[in-house]
Amino acid sequence: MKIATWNVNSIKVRLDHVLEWMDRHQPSVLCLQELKCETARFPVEAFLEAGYEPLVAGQKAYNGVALLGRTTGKDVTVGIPGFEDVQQRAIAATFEGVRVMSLYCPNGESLTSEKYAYKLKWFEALQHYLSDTLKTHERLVVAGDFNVAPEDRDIHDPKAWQGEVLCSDAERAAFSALLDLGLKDSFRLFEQLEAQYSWWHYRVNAFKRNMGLRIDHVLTSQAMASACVACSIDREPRAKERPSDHAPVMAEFSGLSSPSS
DNA sequence: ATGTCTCCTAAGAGGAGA
Repeated sequence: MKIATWNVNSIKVRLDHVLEWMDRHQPSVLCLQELKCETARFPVEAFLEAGYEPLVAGQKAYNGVALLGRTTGKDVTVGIPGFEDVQQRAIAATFEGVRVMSLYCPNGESLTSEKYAYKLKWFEALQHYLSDTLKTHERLVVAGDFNVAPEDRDIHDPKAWQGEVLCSDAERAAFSALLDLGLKDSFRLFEQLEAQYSWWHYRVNAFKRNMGLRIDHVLTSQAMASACVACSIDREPRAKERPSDHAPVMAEFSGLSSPSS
């Protein structure tokens, strides 16, 4: 079973990239973020033709998340239960006995912004949600754009970024609190090359100079971490013409017994 | 390096968000 995440920065603009990537890599589930597309306008047919069933929580212009499954996702949950939010940032469903979540965590803008306060509140609500989810789902995969670079090695220039949004102490503590629930950062389960990032600014030739941050993650419950055999970031789509500013991240799982009932 | 990309409103650029 392969579970991937990709912030596509507009599904309309990136549809061809996404279809091509899915054809090549055959994920069991692809979690998408930043659809920038109303649910009713999501290109459902194109994915059905490609053999994937879309579950979509979209809105006009901003945000928006989706799950694209080879199989039908069950028990769909949109948003964070109990957390009122007009911004579409979370969707979850169960595929082949595995609970999969696609998250677009708030960016925060800057440490003094109201959006930053919202980001921290959102993470607090997420922590409670994941805590509850783990009680009922031993097999959980939480994938998405977390907008947090967890450690200095996840930043091309840690000194330049120190204390900035995406890597401030409070944001890292919020991310760390998710790991404290028992979730694992699947990328770090394996030996990786240095300077591996999932996002590069569109400006200043950031991708070519590998001036990036690792802010897109696949978190796994203990049971899924035990079955995880690989996790990698695919830089290839970021090198294409008219790319998303993010690269897809994919984790592979093996040896999972078939789900009970 | 107020740089780039995508969206919106609204009828031509400019602002929001990242």
